[in-house]
Amino acid sequence: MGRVEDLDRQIVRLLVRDGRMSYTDVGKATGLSTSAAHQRVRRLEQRGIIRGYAAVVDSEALGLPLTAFISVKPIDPAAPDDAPERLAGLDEVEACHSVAGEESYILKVRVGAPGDLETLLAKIRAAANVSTRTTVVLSTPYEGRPPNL
Amino acid sequence: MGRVEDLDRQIVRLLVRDGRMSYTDVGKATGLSTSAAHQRVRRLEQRGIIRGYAAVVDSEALGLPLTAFISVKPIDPAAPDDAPERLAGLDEVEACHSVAGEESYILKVRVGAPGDLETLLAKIRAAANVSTRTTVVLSTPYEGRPPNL
DNA sequence: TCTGAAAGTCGCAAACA
DNA sequence: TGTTTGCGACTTTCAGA
Repeated sequence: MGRVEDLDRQIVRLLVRDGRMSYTDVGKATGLSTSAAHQRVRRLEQRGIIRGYAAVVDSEALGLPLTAFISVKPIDPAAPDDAPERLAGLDEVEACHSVAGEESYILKVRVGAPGDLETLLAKIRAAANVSTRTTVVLSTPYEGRPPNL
Repeated sequence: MGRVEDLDRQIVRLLVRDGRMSYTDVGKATGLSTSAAHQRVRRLEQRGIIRGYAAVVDSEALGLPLTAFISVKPIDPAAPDDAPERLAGLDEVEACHSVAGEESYILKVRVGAPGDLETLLAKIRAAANVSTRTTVVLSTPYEGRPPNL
C-alpha cells in the first residue's frame, strides 16, 4: 500500500468529517474538477485507504446504553488461540484487539442492561475458554474523533 | 429521545453498513417511497439517532499504525477532574471513556511510532496531572462492527 | 492525472391523501 | 406519515489532452 499524498489526505479528511459530501464539493474544496475528485476518491477506495462509509449512530438511542471493555486471557495458554473468530459470533462484541500485556485481548462490547452483560460474559468464557476482567464505561466524553491528518 | 421503531431500525442498519446508500435504495429495501425514506432519515438525524456520516479509514495507511489503550488516574483525587477537556486538545486521542474501577478514564490513542507514544504519554501526564498505564495493541482482528439491531 | 461534456440518477421541496 | 411529481444538482462515464 503506497503512501498517501497531500491532496489525497485532504480528501480523506473531508470525507471522514462528512461521509456524504458530494464529489462536486470535494472538488471545490480541493481545487479539482468534479471528475478528478471522484477519480481520486475511487482510487482511495480501491487502495483500501477508504474502507467504506458508515452512519455514525447514538447507540444509547438504539437500546444499547451500556458499554464495557473486557480483557480476556486464555485459560489454557497451550491451546491454539482462535478467540477472535470464536467471539466474532457474538453481536455484542463491537471490537477485538490483540494486546501486549497481562491479557491477550481487549474487547469492546455494548449491551442493553447489566443483566445482558452478565449473560454476555458467560457466553464469552464458554465460547473461547478464557477468563475475563470487565471495566464498565460510565460515560464517554468523546469517541471516534477523526485523526489529525 | 423517543424509542426507535422497527422501520427506523432497519434504516439505521442499512446506513450504518453503507453510509452513502441513496434514499431510493433505502426506500426499496424498506418498502417505502424515496421521499418517505428520505423524511425518516432526516428525522433520525434531527433526533440525534444518526449523528452523522463518516468515511471509514485505514489508519495504518494514513501513517498511524500504532494503537494503544491508556488508563489514566488523577494524581490528586481531590482536584476537580477536567481530564477529558484537557486531553481533548491532543489529536492523537481518538476516544475518552470515563470508567468504573481502579482508573478514572480509558483513552484510545493512535500514533505513528513508539517514540510518538512516549511523547504523547508525557503530554497526557503533564496536561491532566495523571498517572498512566498503557496497553499496546498488537493487532486488531476487528473493530467498529455494526450493532445487531 | 486532469478537464469538459453528455446521460442518467438522485436530492429535495411542493402539493395532496 | 405517506405518495406523486418535477426541477435542479449530482454521479458516472467517456473522449481528449
